Amino acid sequence: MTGKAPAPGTAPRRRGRPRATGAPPSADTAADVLDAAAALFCTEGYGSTSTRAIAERAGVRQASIYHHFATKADILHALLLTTVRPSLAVADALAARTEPAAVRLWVLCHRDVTLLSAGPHNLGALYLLPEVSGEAFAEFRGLHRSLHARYQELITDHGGPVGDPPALTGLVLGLVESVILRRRYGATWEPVPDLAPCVADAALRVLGLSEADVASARAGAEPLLADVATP
Amino acid sequence: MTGKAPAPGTAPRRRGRPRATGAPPSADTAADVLDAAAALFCTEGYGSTSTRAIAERAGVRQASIYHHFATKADILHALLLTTVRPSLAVADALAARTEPAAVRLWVLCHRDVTLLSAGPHNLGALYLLPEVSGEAFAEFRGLHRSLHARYQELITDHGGPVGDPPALTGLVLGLVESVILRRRYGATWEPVPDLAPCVADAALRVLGLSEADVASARAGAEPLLADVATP
DNA sequence: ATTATCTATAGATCTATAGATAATGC
DNA sequence: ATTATCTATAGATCTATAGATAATGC
Repeated sequence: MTGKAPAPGTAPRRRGRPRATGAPPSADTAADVLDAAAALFCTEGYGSTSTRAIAERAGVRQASIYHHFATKADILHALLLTTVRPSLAVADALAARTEPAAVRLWVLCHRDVTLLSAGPHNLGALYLLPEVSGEAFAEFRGLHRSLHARYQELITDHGGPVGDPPALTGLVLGLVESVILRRRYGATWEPVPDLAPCVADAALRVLGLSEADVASARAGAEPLLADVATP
Repeated sequence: MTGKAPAPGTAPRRRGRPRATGAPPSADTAADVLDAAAALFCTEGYGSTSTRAIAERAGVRQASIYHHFATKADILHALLLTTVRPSLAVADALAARTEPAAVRLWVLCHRDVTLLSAGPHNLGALYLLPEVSGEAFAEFRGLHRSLHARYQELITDHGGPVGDPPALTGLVLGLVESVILRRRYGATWEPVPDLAPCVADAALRVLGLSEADVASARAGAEPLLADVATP
């Protein structure tokens, strides 16, 4: 996904037959394909993106994709896994901590918003594709359910007075995932400088925390934030 | 979209050539096509749904679709318009009222959640399709921007102490739109009996209202709710 | 020998159009 | 005559495979 960078100037002689597309040879064609597919799946949709379009953007011929991926669905699945795994790693790290649940939830929201905002493509949008309901993506959906469960555990542990955890979990995830549509329609929606803390604050407000409690959780989260940085 | 219902038993002799599919003749084939397309676009995606699949579900031959719609994109556009127009009608009705902004925002959220939860198909999911960014759907996007602006006006008018309106508007819409994914993955997410008031409450909490203010806005919204019922 | 690409293509679509047909309306 | 459907198909795809080819590795 980081792609390219074959040390400019030097010819990075690689193993197989050279590319015919005029594109410079690449250190990692699979990464080029993933990068191209990410851009197209996010903006055009899965069913509306052809393997030919992916190949063209990646700088290879259409058939060359199949040396690296068995099917088109495998490409999307690989992308989906790269998005959910870092989130789940953060959630796991937080589950082992002893800070109050409100503090840990604040950190989880903050990091997920940061992950969704980062990178050259709006990868979170992949989760919104209807095709993800299909058979080929069951493993991803399982991991995403785990992430959902981690949110719900923190919300349950907090034990606030407002609403029941299943309902609140959906709302908190809605806040976090709002970042995806904000980014997609970035031209109309105004950019927010400190989006991640803003969303994390909002999540605690949805749980019914007072402004004082929100401020205190936020203060408590500051040191934790560095500890659960994604590797 | 309501579809079918040709008075069971009676043969509802209609104008043109009879259907060859064995399906019963319909009073409104365009509605049958929209209904079939809605189900498929929401669950399979736009690019992954063929006009043949739509026709099969609607009970007509593939080519017959084109007597009612010029292109496949026209079908999706018609569906998108039927989803955003009722929301915009509610927002317009609320803009003319004199109740406090918090009360009107509560009502707007409540009604939008109700609209998203109603009907046999998860039509809100159509808004999440990446293909909606395309040229063919510019009119819909304009209407949706208007709706977004209505939310932002109410949030600005409320003038709470927490955060700036553009950021908060995205978060409130995220809460409302969370209903779409809740409904899509309904098996995993537990159902919430009073989802609409729950989401409306949460929207006001995100704006920083105290529990007392939320309760008061909710009480003030009760009578308004009936007045802005969708026609 | 191994690897990664290529060319070429099979076979199955897919959207949209052309023109025939089977009903009702007048 | 008008309408709504049908059959048939053009022409453009699209995914995936088969097998050739051009590089490096040993």
